[in-house]
Amino acid sequence: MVRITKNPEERRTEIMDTAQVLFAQKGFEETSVADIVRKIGVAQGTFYYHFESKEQLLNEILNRLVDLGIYRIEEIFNDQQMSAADKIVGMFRTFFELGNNHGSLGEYVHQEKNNALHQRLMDKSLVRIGPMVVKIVREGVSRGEFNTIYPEEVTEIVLYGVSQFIHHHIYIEDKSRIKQKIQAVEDVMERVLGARKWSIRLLPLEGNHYGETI
Amino acid sequence: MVRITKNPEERRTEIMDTAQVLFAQKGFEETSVADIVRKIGVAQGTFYYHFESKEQLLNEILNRLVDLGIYRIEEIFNDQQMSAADKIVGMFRTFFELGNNHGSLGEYVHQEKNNALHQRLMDKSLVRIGPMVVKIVREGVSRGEFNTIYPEEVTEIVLYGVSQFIHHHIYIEDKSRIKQKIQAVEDVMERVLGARKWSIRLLPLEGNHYGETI
Amino acid sequence: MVRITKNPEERRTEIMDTAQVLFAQKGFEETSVADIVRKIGVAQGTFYYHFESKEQLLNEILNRLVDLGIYRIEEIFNDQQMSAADKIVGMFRTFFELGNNHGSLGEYVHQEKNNALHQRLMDKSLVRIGPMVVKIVREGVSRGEFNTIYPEEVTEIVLYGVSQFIHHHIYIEDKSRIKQKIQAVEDVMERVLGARKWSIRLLPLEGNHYGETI
Amino acid sequence: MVRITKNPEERRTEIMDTAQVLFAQKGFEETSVADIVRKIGVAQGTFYYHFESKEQLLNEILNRLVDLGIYRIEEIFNDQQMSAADKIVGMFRTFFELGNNHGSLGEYVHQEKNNALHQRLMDKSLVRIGPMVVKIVREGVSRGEFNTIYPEEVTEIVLYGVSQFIHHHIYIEDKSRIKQKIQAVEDVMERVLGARKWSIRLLPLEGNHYGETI
DNA sequence: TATGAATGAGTTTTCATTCAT
DNA sequence: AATGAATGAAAACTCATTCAT
Repeated sequence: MVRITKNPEERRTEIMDTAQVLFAQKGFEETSVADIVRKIGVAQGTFYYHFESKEQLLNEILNRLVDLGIYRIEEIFNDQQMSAADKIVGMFRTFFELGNNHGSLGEYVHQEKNNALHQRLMDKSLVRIGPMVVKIVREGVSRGEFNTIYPEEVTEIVLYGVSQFIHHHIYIEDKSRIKQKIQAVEDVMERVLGARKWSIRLLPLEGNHYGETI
Repeated sequence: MVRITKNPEERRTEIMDTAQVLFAQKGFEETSVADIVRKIGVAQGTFYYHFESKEQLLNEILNRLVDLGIYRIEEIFNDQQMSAADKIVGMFRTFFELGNNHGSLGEYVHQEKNNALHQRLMDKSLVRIGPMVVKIVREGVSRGEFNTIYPEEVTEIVLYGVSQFIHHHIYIEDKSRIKQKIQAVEDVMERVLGARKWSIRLLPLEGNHYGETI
Repeated sequence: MVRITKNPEERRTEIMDTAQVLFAQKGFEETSVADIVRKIGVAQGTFYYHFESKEQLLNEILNRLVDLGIYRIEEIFNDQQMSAADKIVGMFRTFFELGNNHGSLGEYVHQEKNNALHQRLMDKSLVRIGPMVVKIVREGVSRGEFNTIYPEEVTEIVLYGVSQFIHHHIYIEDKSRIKQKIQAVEDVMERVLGARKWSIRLLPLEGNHYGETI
Repeated sequence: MVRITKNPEERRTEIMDTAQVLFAQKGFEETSVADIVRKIGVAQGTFYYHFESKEQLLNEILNRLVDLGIYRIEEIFNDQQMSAADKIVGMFRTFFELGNNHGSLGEYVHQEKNNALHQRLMDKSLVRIGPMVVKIVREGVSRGEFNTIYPEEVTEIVLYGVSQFIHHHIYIEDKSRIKQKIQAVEDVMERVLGARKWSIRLLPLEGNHYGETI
């Protein structure tokens, strides 16, 4: 085979991108290292030159995804103009999208196969994003925008609940019912945070800000 | 090897019990059929005499678990005396316990490995238990006990969110903080359902009604 | 299960009949002892009470089939009225039918799967039927009906060749071409045996004298 | 274990050669992939790196064998000098040898086990070689060398019959009787094709042109 | 005679990982 | 940096046969 040398960073990225797509399509266990390298057109050994193991590759992919989300959330977090409610909504949106954007992959995605990955991604996200959301909630409480004495717990419950909820419905449901679901999500958030009726809308959620993700 | 014959019912139960423990300890993928039969002391073939596949075994275990929960939930469901709030709380408790009781296994449980199983169990439960909870919510709404226009959505979100929340905290947390978490859960439920302050308590949640479960 | 006791002969026959059908449908290797007993509705152990092994069962089935053919061939053999040519034709017919009558099974038969069985049956048949055919050939030669100096060899070659030929064509071919094939077979036999043009016809070959056979 | 790397072509050939010998000795079903790799001294995985399955390996071996025969038959087929009778005899020889050369393996060969393989090989051969033989027969007929109105049928019957005949006798028979058998085969062919007495001889047939084959 | 649960050796196949080049 | 042949330890599953009842 022709031997194409790339700089490590580039090769690593190529492998991660390819693997991410395959993991999303077929699931992690069901994707073999051979699948990944075959699709790229490099040798099996090349993979192990760049990554310690398939497991570590997954971790890096997951972290990269979380970082991407974090980046956007930090922007929101640091925005001085936004109300707490605005921020919360923005963060939630980012969080959902992180776990639910399959973009053009949508059709192949095997719900079953991906539950585990979705789960892992959510867990990782929670650890890093959760605290930021909690901070906003606290901020909102102190500003009188929100009203809750369980900011951490509430954040976590809603983050999980909503994320799962969306994960389960976003592709199955006919579009007409999606609106109602999103309104329900808003309603839940408002009530749980003790916010006034929001003017901000979660809609539309269809945009894909991450490219093909898990 | 000495050949010990049991009636199928008994042997199947033995295999299911043993497997359930192993799945909880090491995870499903990580437990081989060989592990299961070795622990029982029967031949590999015995397993396949009683179960079609490892996958089917898992399904049966999961169904058994769900059935166990269903049974208790039906009791609540059919109770004429309880208020909607009482019923909801009772159902939630059962639902949590279903997914979170590891009893004496608690210490070995490999959180990571079990996420997938927990997930599957929750999904199965939702399908069967969810509709009952929704009915109660609707009943509560019509009685004026609750106030929500999204009974289905709210039920699902909270069921997932709370279940995950508990799954993640019940063993890690020091006991002193558990109380606060449960209160938070109650608070979330009240608000989301639009209920008045409940007098019913979720506490205590520690009891194990199912034996060693996933 | 209800325990139905039959006299051994009857039970053996039942097992052989059932197995014969299954072997014809799915092939020998592909039919498990479990398949056989399931179809009859007896226990696994019952099989081994009556037969030493699956292999031995096959042998008995094959022998039974050959015996059936032998019986008919002996009639021909001992017929004082028939010419050698008549006898040969009659014997060939019996031999073909032995290996090629699947009767109503025709449609399921997996050519591939059954080659091995057909082969074995032919071999067994040759050993027992071959010598009788050879005798007739010799008789024909001495009577001046036939003309060959290789009666044994010729018998064997033609028996094999024709049997295979028919095995390969009898179900695939459209009926219109079968006539030509049979005429070709006759032609081959006449020439090889050095017979005059026969007045006897192999046609029709479709009759099934054995029931469902291999 | 010491790791010896070979180029795929070489390794594949090594595996095919080894498997061919084992299949011939013990039969296909009775030879496990483990047997093959053990004999070569490579890992189980090496086998599956080079072949998709044991079944596919057999196919490749069979095809290789047929190709070998085809190659020689094409030479004959395209020879402008030879008479039709010469060609037929040459082709038959090749065809026999293809199916019957076990070379030095002769002694181990388990007749029983190999019937199925021989069968498969013959079938494959017939499909590819048969048509060439038929063409020659037709050519012979139009040249007035042969005389038959069933060129296809006759070819097939004789090809099968003779091949089986030889398969069954070549190793069992004492050499002294082989000559007679071959003369019988010639006689059958002459008669069936309606040829004049041939001057060409099938003898000698003992030469092994293929090495150890099935 | 019959039952049917149990046996256990054996099979093919997969795949993450290694390593000589 | 890259190659790709080789590794080898699993794994799930099959099935003819056995045997206590």
